[in-house]
Amino acid sequence: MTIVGVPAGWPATEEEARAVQDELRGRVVLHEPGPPPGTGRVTGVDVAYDDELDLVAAAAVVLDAATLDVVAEATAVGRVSFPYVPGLLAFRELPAVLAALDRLPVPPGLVVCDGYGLAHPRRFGLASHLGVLTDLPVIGVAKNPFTFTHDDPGPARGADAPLMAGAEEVGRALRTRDGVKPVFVSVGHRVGLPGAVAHTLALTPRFRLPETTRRADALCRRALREAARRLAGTGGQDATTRQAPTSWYAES
DNA sequence: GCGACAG
DNA sequence: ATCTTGTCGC
Repeated sequence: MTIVGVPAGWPATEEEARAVQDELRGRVVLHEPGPPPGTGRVTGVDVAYDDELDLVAAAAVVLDAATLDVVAEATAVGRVSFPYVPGLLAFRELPAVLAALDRLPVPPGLVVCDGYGLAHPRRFGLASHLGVLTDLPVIGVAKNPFTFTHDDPGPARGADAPLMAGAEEVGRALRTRDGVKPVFVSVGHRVGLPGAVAHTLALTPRFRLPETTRRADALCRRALREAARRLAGTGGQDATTRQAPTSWYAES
């Protein structure tokens, strides 16, 4: 088993991490229409943790956007690279996510993150950060409103309400199932807010959360279980480590 | 200053 | 995120 290392130059302190966000923020593309929903491929990414073993497992699951059938999937297991700090989630999740994306046998198309993009204290959440590093179209779909506020959307699937940071709209609270708690959609990179909402609805024909997120969540949990089991079985003695790649999708 | 806070 | 049994419903 390979355990992915932390990329060279990855921030080690909160101070450095915030500086990275301030520097990369300007590269986000906010207003492209993005790919039409229901066409091409859509990839979900998610991460699971075992703090005891200091393990993080990421999964990337590629779906056919029209049928939502699984086309390809990949996982990566690594060491935890950053503590959980609200506003700095990307530094904890991205190394493993990038390694999983790097292992996919096909281009991912649109990427759906479990978390926020523009809706972020410095307007540079996980989904935007992933987009800037890969230049892929990315959206964020979160399960909680974080620090943001919103009016209650109507009760029907498809109803939405602006997600507000003070007087600024940073996303939408979107009802994906009748009478069920909304999800929280925000722009990541190269897909505008209307497109992000449309993609989220296309990915939720049956459940509250996007199929992409559900598939990636199940897969990263399984990858974490298997990694933990293998480490226990070998006393952790045969684990190899390597440097994570540093130029993922630099050319696409 | 204190609490809250995506995952 | 994760800790955790049964239970109600399609």
